[in-house]
Amino acid sequence: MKKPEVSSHMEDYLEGIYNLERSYKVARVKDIAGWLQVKMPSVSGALQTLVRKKLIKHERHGYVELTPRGKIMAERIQNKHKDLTDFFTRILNIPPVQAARDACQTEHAISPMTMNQIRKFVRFIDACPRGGTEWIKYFMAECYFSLSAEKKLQTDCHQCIKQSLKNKNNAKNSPR
Amino acid sequence: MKKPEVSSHMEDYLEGIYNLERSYKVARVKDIAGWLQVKMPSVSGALQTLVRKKLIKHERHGYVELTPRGKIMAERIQNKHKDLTDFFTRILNIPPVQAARDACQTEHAISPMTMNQIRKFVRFIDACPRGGTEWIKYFMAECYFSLSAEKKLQTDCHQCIKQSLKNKNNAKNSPR
DNA sequence: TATAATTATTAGGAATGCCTAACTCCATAA
DNA sequence: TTATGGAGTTAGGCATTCCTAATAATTATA
Repeated sequence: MKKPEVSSHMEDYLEGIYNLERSYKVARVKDIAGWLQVKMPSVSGALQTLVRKKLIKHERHGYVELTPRGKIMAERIQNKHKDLTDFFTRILNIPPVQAARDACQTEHAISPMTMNQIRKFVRFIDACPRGGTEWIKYFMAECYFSLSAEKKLQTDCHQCIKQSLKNKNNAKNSPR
Repeated sequence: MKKPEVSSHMEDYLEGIYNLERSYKVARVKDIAGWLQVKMPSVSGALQTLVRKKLIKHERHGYVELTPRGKIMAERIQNKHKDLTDFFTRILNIPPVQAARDACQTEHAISPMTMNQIRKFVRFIDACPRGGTEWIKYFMAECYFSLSAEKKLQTDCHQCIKQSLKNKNNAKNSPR
């Protein structure tokens, strides 16, 4: 069990810096503090750690810049964040604000393997004619009825499956 | 954003104590240390915190016992663990050991709302004739082919959908 | 029962990561 | 050009959570 190269807190800093660089071209201590909801001295401290790990460049009173290694790491985290948010909102139907909060926490907890399976699974649902947005709508409807433990579905499955067959035929030769 | 009543570390201790109580009737410091892979003094310290929070009963050199409140909390965490493991292994096809590791981390990171949607989603997949184990098998097959970005499915969708229609008919009046 | 082995606790310390208060640096405005 | 206000840093502290070493209590064994 090898311990991770950076802590989840440092991952948050990297991710924040990455987002600020994208939004404002440069990342400043004050903005990082605002982004992560911490005070400036906490940022100063964290930046020292990240400089030591060669993940950012930062000279006194200057801007903060991700090194190539830092950027790769930040992108990886950011991608997790994005894909988890996508899964939570589109598939699980979680409200965006909550989905973002959950993604923010979960992105540090989930292994690359499981993250990749989630990505594949979302793509599979999108691509499979038995899945798709229309199928997810049934899920949402079932949620509304608060899926009982006995797993009795409220929806008319027969109708639903025939529909998905029809969709498949219509979709022939028309890539999404 | 209210801060949680107990930290993720304390949740781990509660969960460990809960599991040991179930396996061996009682939880001892040494076994808790073994379970959580920490040294005994760390356990002693943690127990003091949990006693202070009235989540366990523990007198010097005695056994550790969950209070009713502690037990409720431990059960909630344990349920998250179980349901996440179920999702990871059965739906995402993650090997059990890795699934357990991921569940262990994720259970502290995920909100009750999202956790519940995952539970409902798994039940929906199990119950929906367009989902089910057979559908998941297709997902596994697609994983084997390493689902491409263009979302082209390898499987014969037409055949697959017809099969799910047939399954639905067979399943009529025969609850699982 | 007395000694040995095991189990548990305390003491003390290190690493993280946050904070407030006080200081320094720097850009702008008078 | 100098005074001022905002941005950034440093110093010092607190909480969490882990550790090792030393001590104490309990249980098992001879």
